Amino acid sequence: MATLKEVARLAGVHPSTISRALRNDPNLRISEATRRRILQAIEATNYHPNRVARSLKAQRTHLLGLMVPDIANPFFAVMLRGVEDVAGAWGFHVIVCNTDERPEKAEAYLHILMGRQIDGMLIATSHREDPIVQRLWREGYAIVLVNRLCELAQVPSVSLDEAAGMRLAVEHLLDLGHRHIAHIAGPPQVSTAHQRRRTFEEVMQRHGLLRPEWVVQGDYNRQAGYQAMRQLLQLPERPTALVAANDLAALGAISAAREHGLRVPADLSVVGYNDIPLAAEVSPALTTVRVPMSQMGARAAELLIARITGGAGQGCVAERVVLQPELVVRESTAPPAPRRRALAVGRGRGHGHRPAHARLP
Amino acid sequence: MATLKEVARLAGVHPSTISRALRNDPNLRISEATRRRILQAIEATNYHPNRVARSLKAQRTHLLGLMVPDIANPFFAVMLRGVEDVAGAWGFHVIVCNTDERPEKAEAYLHILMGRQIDGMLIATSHREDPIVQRLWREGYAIVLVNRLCELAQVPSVSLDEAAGMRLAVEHLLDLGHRHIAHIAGPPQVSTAHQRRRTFEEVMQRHGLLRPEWVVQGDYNRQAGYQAMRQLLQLPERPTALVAANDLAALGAISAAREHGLRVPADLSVVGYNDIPLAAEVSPALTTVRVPMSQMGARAAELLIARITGGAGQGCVAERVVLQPELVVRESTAPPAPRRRALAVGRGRGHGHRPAHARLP
DNA sequence: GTTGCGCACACAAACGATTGAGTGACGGCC
DNA sequence: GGCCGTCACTCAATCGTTTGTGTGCGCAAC
Repeated sequence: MATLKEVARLAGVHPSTISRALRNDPNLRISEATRRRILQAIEATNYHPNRVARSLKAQRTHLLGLMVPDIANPFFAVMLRGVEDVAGAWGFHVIVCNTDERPEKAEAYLHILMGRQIDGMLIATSHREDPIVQRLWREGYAIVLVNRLCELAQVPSVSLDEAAGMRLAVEHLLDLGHRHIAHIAGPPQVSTAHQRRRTFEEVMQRHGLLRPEWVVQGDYNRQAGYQAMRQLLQLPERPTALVAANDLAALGAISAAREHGLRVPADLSVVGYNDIPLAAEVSPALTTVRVPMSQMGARAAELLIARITGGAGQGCVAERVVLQPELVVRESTAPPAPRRRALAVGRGRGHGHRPAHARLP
Repeated sequence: MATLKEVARLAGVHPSTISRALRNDPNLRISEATRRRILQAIEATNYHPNRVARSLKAQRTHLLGLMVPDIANPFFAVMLRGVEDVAGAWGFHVIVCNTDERPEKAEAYLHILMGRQIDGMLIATSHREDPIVQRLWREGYAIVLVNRLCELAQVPSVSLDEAAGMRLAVEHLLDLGHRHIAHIAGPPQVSTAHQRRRTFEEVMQRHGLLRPEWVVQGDYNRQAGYQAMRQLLQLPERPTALVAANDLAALGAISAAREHGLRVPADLSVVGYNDIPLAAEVSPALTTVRVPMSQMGARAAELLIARITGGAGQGCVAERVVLQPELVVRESTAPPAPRRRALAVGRGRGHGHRPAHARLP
């Protein structure tokens, strides 16, 4: 690929002149004649500025990092798409890091990316008390948290109004007439799961309906939902409705309920969270709280880029954007069965019509 | 961040000494004493080599491009994960480009990435006659095609044995007893779709079962599958089984069939292609040809990195890896209904039990 | 006729690391 | 004792751009 020097020789000018011509340097006027010669030479050599050299000089790589648990998870893939679109429009590019929820992987990636002189970092892996996030923020790196918040530092972030989301879910079930509602909670060290659980407990408490044994610890995956549901089903009295930590946990819970002979939504209403693409396709289609993943990524990228390119003006305030969720009502929720005081249903009443769902994930 | 010069001053040696110490330069032996001083100074300043500067000097950025239609599509997200894992292990990083199947976006990205001096490119967007791929290859860029092949040039690639995949699908249906099999084809300009269609026609021809009107043009998305199925249902005689271009098209086809009052698999068996995560979760769970997406990405990354780092030894041969597919039998296929010569089923016989599926995607 | 001042460019020093080519000092050998 | 060779480094050029500081030239003013 041609360099500035060669183009300069061809155009009969000094390299610096071309550089200034290209970026329209205000304190240097260039005659029409040389400008034309320069453009011709650039055309002839198919010159494109070497961004590595430019980065070295300008101390700006236009490279962003995006830290996610696993990019194969559609939730984060859609987020990446949002990030990519905004970044690309601003001349930035994104390097993805999969941490698999392991702090040591995050730490390792961090050093590598710092060595690469990235301009900023989007973090979607934060824990509520994440020492890495805290350290980065204290050391003055440009970071923006996405979706998951960190309680140790007032870091700029784009997140969801989780309280509103959980209220939508619970109130939907209350409106349907449910009074016996359970919650399968997500990982407690993650802010989203924590807030969802706390809000669930608050709202239920306020209505005098909270039953501590109906809030069980789960995780953000299918298997955990399955296990948690089995736990719920062993209780003497069982709920008529359930809010799961996320859609995958909801699917696992539905599997367990079906194995136990329960029909969804006739015997058990289930509300998911996130509205992943799968949610609309399973049977019954999941009623769920929609999280605008793509928009979240896009807004976060905007925030980060503004922080990087923007002057010192707003550099000190940690902007925190909160997006609003939306309830998507589908088929997995219905009014409770007329027989109040639902008793534990006997086992072996059949497997429902979809044996495949009985498989463990 | 500390630079080599500062570390050198602290350690009392010349910067170049540190550089050589770090990369164990063979033609320079370093005394234990200075080595210790150097390591201490590095520790003290928390020095990490600036990869931008190194890239400029070494003419190697350790950056790879990955061109996909849309990273939000789980197929490509999983592929990216495979790429990322291998790349990371070799000290490479990946920049993702979403082309949305638009050549002008691909072209634009290309120039940007060339300016960034990326070391190589993974291309998952190739068309059968892709001028961009041809040009890149002719100009000597390090590229590897993933999944989709280009017929204009003998480019290194990692792809699937599509013929084997389609044979698995058709023979599975034949084994079940089907003789009336249709195919919804994918975009003809894409090699995978083209090969699937050609193999379908060959195999059916060989068995004397090919009916040209039962091979309809579709696309790799749900809506196209829906439309194509409606087309099939308007024919005087309808097939008892169907192989779709991919899983999404299969889902669309199932929707259309259901609207028409057909049950899957009782009245119509459907085989998908790809085995996306959704395939196992829908109802009925899709019988489908599994494409090892993650492995595909991983192998492609290995090939590309070998080509970049490897010497000129194997630089000239275009290695072409072909992976084998696997048939995953689930619930969407069954023997044909006993009544031979199936006639068009009357409309309005009900919508099946899942109205949601009737929605267009 | 010298000074002053724009104009339109050239020069050269960075940015931070790598690397081929030195360069003193020391030791061994004849 | 002079010479060569090794050891353990240092020097300086280089990668391709950017940018602050010249610099010659023409023109106008006094």
